[in-house]
Amino acid sequence: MVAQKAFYVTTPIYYVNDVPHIGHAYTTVAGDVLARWHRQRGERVHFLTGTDEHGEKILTAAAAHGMTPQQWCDHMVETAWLPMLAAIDVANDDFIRTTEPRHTERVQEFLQLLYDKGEVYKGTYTGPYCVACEEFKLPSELVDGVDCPVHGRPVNELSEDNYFFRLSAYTPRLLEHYARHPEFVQPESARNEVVRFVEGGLQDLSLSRSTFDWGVQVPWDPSHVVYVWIDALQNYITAVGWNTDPEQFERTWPADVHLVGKDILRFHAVIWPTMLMAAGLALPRTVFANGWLLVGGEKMSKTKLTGIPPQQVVDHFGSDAYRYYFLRELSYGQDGSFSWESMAARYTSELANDFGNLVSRLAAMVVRYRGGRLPAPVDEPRLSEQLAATARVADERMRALDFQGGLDAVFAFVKAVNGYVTEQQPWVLAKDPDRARDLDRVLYAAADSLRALAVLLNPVMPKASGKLWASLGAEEHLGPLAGQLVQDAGDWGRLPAGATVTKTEVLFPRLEDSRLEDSRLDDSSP
RNA sequence: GGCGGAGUAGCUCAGCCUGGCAGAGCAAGCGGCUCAUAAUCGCUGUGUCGCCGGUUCAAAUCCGGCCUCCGCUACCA
Repeated sequence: MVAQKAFYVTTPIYYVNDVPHIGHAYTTVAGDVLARWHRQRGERVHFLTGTDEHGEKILTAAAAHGMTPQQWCDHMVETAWLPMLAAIDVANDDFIRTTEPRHTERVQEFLQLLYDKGEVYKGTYTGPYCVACEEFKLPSELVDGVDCPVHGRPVNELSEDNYFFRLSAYTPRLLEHYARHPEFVQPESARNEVVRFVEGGLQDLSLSRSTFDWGVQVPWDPSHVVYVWIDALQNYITAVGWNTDPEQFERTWPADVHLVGKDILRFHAVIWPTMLMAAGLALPRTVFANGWLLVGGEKMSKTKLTGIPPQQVVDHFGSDAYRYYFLRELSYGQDGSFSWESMAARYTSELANDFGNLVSRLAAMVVRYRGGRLPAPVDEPRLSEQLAATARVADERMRALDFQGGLDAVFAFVKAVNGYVTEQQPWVLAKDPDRARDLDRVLYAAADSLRALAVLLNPVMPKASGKLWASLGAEEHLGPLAGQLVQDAGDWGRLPAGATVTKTEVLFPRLEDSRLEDSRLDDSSP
């Protein structure tokens, strides 16, 4: 029997010349939530993230800190990137570093394969070169199209021998693929940009460098190293056993979703698929580009002190709120704004007042009125019907990477449960012994609604959802929260009679403004 | 310059494809309630839908032009 194909989701591998900001963490959270959601659908899932560690900029950054490139990469991974994953509570299945032998060896094999197939030829790259910098410049970064941006003097045209990949030959096949698989590049705006670009025609791609040596050696010519992007893109297959573990590769590749920022869309939607075509491998199903994270209306920038470290936000609001906020506030695929004010507003209104407080009031009433023992299941169509619809919509939206739409639906249900409790007035029912059955019904309906909310919110807010699961005494009867299927979440009445409900710590304590101010002050410190 | 995205309530945005009384949340105001984290529930106001013109019985929506902001325009990642 063939093992079930895994749902394979990737983030970009992050370049370690610098520390993470909230934009990196945003993409990573999206991948983690998508992975957790599919795990809770009972699917086998493989969630990959990692770091990109080659290229000239790493050399420069390492030298500036008096380290070898490898020391620098190790240092950045240990002190910045792995801690970022921990801070935002990411449960990745693997973490690949492009300096690992499992990657570099496969990259050489991949290149040799392309070379043997005749997809690579030796040519000459001619471009603007600054003698003072001792490096090639990009035409787009030249001042007035002629001057080096660093030295302010004219650059020279210089040529070097490079190996080229026959990218241009794939133009028709790429266009055909876009046409036949409209889901290949998402959202639609990103797809349009890519299609337009390719329709304009492609040039062959220079895939080696000989002016520096921090990279994977070209197997047939040790004087060249592989262009860092060619190396980096392959992480998606080298990490899952390509050319070394056929069984793992078979059950994982192709990727279901490559999450990328729109700045690196072209590499993933144009270069990567042609490399795979050339090698005779299957293409990923979807490359999904998210937008810019704007701070103060501008793209984040370190020089403008808008490159906010995720840790700083997590320190104030916690990892659950971090994960919730970015997915709920932003429309995935579009540009969106981050501000402390809007995050504080959503935290207070939606997490503390609506959701957290609902948990508190229900637990308090079951404890006070029923000694913490949950009454017997009874249908309450007013909630059960909306719950079923909510679970259905949430599943559909989350799987389509419409995290905002999914959370919208779930929190509309939170509001409905709050309204139900308020209107049913269980505190009034509790004073009248003749209405004990009505009170039981209301308490049960609210509790089972919370049971479903714990399941549906677990992929997004695992810590709070775990506390809620414990508060409901659900694990004893239903098993661990992570094992609850989202497809079953909308089924009414799963929480059994007699479950032990206890008051727990407040899920989302109200935060004082003064703490917010402190946090903002930190933002401007070095 | 070329290509693409955006401009709607104080704020964040949906609606536009497929024309039919301008919407949601937040914030603000009023009322209710007391289980709960000063919380929850209900009610209430707000608009040159960027500008000009066209088509139409009817335009936020379709067409033409213009203004503003943003992104891409490839081998830095």
